[in-house]
Amino acid sequence: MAPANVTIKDVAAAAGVGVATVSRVLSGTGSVAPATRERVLAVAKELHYRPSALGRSLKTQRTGSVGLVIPDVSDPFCAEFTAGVLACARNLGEHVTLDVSHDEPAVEAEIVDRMAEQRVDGIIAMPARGAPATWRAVTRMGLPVVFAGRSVDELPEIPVVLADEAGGVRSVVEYLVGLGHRRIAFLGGRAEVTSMRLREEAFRLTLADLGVSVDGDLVVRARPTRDNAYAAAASLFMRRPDLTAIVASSHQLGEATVLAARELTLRIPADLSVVVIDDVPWAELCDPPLTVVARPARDMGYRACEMLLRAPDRRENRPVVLPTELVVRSSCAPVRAVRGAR
Amino acid sequence: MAPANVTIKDVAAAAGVGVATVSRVLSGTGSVAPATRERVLAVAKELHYRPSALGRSLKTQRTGSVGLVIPDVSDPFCAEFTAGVLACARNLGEHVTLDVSHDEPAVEAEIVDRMAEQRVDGIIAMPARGAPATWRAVTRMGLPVVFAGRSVDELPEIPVVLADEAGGVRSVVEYLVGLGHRRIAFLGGRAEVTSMRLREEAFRLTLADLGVSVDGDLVVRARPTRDNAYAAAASLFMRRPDLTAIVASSHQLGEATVLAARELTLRIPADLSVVVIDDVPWAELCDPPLTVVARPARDMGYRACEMLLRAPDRRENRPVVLPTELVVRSSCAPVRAVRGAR
DNA sequence: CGGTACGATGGAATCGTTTCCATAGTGGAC
DNA sequence: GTCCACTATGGAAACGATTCCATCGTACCG
Repeated sequence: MAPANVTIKDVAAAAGVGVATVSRVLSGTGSVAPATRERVLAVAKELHYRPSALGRSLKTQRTGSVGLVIPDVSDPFCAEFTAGVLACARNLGEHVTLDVSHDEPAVEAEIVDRMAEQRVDGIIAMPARGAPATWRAVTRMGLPVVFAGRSVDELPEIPVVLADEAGGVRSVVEYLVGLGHRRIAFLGGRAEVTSMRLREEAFRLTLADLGVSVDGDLVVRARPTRDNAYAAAASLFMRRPDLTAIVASSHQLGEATVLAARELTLRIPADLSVVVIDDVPWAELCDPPLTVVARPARDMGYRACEMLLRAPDRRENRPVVLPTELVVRSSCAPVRAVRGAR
Repeated sequence: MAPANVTIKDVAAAAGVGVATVSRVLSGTGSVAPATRERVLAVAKELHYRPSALGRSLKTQRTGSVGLVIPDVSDPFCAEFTAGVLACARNLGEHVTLDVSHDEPAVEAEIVDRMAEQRVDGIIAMPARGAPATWRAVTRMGLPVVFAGRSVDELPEIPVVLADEAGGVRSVVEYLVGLGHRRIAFLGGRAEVTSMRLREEAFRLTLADLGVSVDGDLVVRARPTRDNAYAAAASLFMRRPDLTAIVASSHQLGEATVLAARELTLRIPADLSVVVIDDVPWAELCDPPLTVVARPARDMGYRACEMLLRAPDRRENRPVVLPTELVVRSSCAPVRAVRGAR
């Protein structure tokens, strides 16, 4: 009734054949007499035989599983990215082992070590800063790795899938300037995070390109905690009531921006145009719906997985950059003459 | 420099000891002379030895991994639930293999079969309806399973972690009735989904208990697609302009409710009090912030994982029900005399 | 009719661990 | 001085698959 573990030997014995024959039948390789094949299949079903992936993997040296390391499942971008990885993995017949690093290098190292012991076929990661040693160790043992969303400067040899952060910011700034805005604030994240730095740089650069002088006072940075971001946004609004638009550099900072504006009864977009980088579901639900720069989270996951599993030999040496999209909704308006005037 | 795979034999040879000794040193069992231990450790580090979990698992018959099957990673509830599972798994030294079923029984069956082959130590699932056969097959082979968020009537023997749906709805209804509402609508989901049915039943029951007659016309059902939900909400508002409050039975339905109300320029909470079942980040960001019933997603995940791994022998036969919480924010107001009057 | 080629099959080695069991050495108790 | 108990150690047998290689018919060709 409840046979603990039925192995290939049991099947072979019950069918009166050798284990090699059973293996051939089940894996479809080699040639087997039709009658034998039927019998083996019948017996296997009868006994509820499930081949053990452990035995197989030990022999074949492939586990059919990929490791995925992200900072946080609850983050909508990470979740969507994960969905993409899962979709691709399924198509390619792999399964996914997931773990979260909370962006702590020590935790990340532990996870990656474990995955290496687990002999995953490869690892996809949004790497935390500051732990190149672990990654070096793991690639040295021949384990394929693909980074996504962030690159690590110390590890240029690891293939990476990125979003076109700079392009996204550029289109935002062009859009806002086109609406007549000149005093545009930028609420950024910590400069140590590559993508944050990229966004800020693109902001300054584009403004300069458009001949709008960059007011350093309008570029502020905040840690992505709720309180810190809120405080940064609120103090910016108090200090510079003359600003007409703001670019929030992450969805957390976007939340803070909207909340702070609401608290100070700044009307969006009448008093203040707002753009958030990263699309999240609530951006559309917000009143008014928020104009955002959307990164193709799902595609990035799919693509990263594909890069990992297909042709791990001929790696892309240059980052694969996927386009971002400026999703125009209703949080930006042309600057009003009275405010926009010098 | 780049040794493909260094095994325990290589370490043993290099250290001039037997493989058994190396195993003892690395696993910390048995007794080993301190000098030998040092030497083995040194050699192992030198060679970058990583024990293969495959070999170990094959021998010990434990993989140290748990399978997690959810309908959709992008859903905030599922994501938070997953975070709880990951947290518990890490504490207990396990890792997690994740896959998504999209609530399709066929996909679910495929995933579960695969996990069984993979010899996971146990499976946590938010089961799709209508595939008890797979679960039966898998439990029969001795694989522990814990359900979460939903129970399957046909499988009462499988332990399950639930949220107190009924209690949550009850407190909502009491709250609304306490504010003077009498014409309260209920926007529910498909009746085949257990939790949806539970919520609707609790709604009717509580109303009856409080002596408020249930207006069948105010209880509507929608599929959780965006359009369908929106249409249901909008047509309800058009048909019954006299209703003063609405309970949306899922976060998707909540979105639709808010959107439809906004479209029809119903002011929340002045014209309409709204409660949503399930807390999602944007509920707090909404204007006004939404009063919701929060399920303890993270705790549910943690608890499910704990149940799975701790004492799989003495199972809870009755569902573990975790409390829900009525989070009062600003989307409900006392009914105004002019509208509340009969 | 002999040789050959091929289809069908089973035995056995292998993958990398853990762990049981046997053995050798050693110090102490009698 | 014997013997015992105990520590330290290595050999070898699993665990459950895959796969190479050898074997055995048999049909076909010359």
